[in-house]
Amino acid sequence: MSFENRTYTAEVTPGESATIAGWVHEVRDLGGIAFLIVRDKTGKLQVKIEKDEMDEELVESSLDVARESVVSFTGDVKEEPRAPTDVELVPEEFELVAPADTELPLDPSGKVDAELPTRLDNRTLDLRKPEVKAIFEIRAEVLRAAREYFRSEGCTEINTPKIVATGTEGGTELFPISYFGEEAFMNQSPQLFKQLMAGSGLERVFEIGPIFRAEEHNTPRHLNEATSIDFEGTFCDHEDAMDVVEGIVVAAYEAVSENCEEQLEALDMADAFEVPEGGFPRLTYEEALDRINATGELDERLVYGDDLSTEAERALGEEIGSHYFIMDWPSEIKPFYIKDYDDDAETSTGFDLMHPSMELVSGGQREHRYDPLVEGFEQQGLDPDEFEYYTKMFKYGMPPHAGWGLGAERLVMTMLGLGNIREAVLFPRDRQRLSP
RNA sequence: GCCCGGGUGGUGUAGUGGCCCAUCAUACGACCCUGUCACGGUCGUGACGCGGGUUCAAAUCCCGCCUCGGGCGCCA
Repeated sequence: MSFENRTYTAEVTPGESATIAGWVHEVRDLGGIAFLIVRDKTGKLQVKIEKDEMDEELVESSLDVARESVVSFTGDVKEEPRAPTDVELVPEEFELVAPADTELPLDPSGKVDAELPTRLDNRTLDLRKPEVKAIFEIRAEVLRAAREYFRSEGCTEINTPKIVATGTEGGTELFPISYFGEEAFMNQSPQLFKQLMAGSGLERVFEIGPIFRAEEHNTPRHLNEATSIDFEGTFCDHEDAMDVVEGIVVAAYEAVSENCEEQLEALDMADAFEVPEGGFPRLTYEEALDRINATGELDERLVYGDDLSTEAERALGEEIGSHYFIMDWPSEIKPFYIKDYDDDAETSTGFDLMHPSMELVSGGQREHRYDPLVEGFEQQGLDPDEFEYYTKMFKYGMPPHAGWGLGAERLVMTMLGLGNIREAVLFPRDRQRLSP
């Protein structure tokens, strides 16, 4: 068995001999003639089996394969207007490379739908459907575009620990683990580490990596293990950080629009796909409240100091209809490590980037002054000593800096209009699912 | 964490007390078919999550368990 000369189905040349290898998508046996559709990464190719004119053993063995078996055919590629792709392969050799059971746990040909849990239990088969494969090819393109944009912004990619001794800000639930008998946790955010690295000589850093949240939520937009796209930059204020995230989001959409035509086609959204224009509206928290109240969608008017409920976010998203920022939040509803305005201690530099349907990003300018930072820990009821590894670096020249974290799955989900965030992760971790 | 709704052949479904030894599609098996492209045709195999209860009678009603999905809170 050798696949050195294997040709992808999309790359066969009429008039030449070729060896193709892939999965049996379907067998259509019409009696004297049969068609076998072979699928690979690039597409599908029809193999013609003429029973009277071909080697009996080849006919028999090739028509005996079950769907989704892996096969290889060698033969002449012929131009044929009656074939689905205008070419077909007339085989001389056949090999059953890896057989498949006849009963499949889901149908990759898409004739019968499967529910999400069934699909997630059988992801390998699920990704044989072009529209599912397309999601992950697009996800890869989004991450590639993000990396490229960060580099064009002079950022260095870093990797920080996911096993940590303490949480980031205390609030969210962490997954406890045992670290050689010592209590440890899965990190909920690279927040503290990326700040430490911005304050090193690297200055502008980014990280794309997993974050872990032990919240027992059960919604189509939450995961217990997610991928966070994080940025932190020195001598930046929150508005500079907003510029960067806006650039990333637009760059990701542009890259998908330019390089994933086939995938968008598979998702049936080639025509509907729109690259958002930059210059996302930047609403202050108070403007946001006013606009939400003006919609009349909520039973109760929001007042200053209220956090935005899911319902409120949706009403505002519908009203605005595009990505938008909410900034100038009341300090009390933003984390303590986000800096307040120097001339207004009641207002935080924290911001959120919203897609009309949900929150995508949260960020802000960080508190870089040692004393207010340590006070912040104390006010949160956290022991500053536990975070000494972090706070002490603020004693050795920590420049002003700002940054944000962007949920990669939410970016992909909102970009493609997926109904469930689990669609944007190969092997999602949620309240009910730990395997596969 | 609080609340709501589901679990029927491999897959997706119909069925809300007797019409159900359970519908349809697809898959699977057998046979027929020389241009299919969701190929077609004939026949066939295959299922009520688990345990208890109510009833003359339970897929259907009740209780418990298991399991899945969703809404809110919180967040990326």
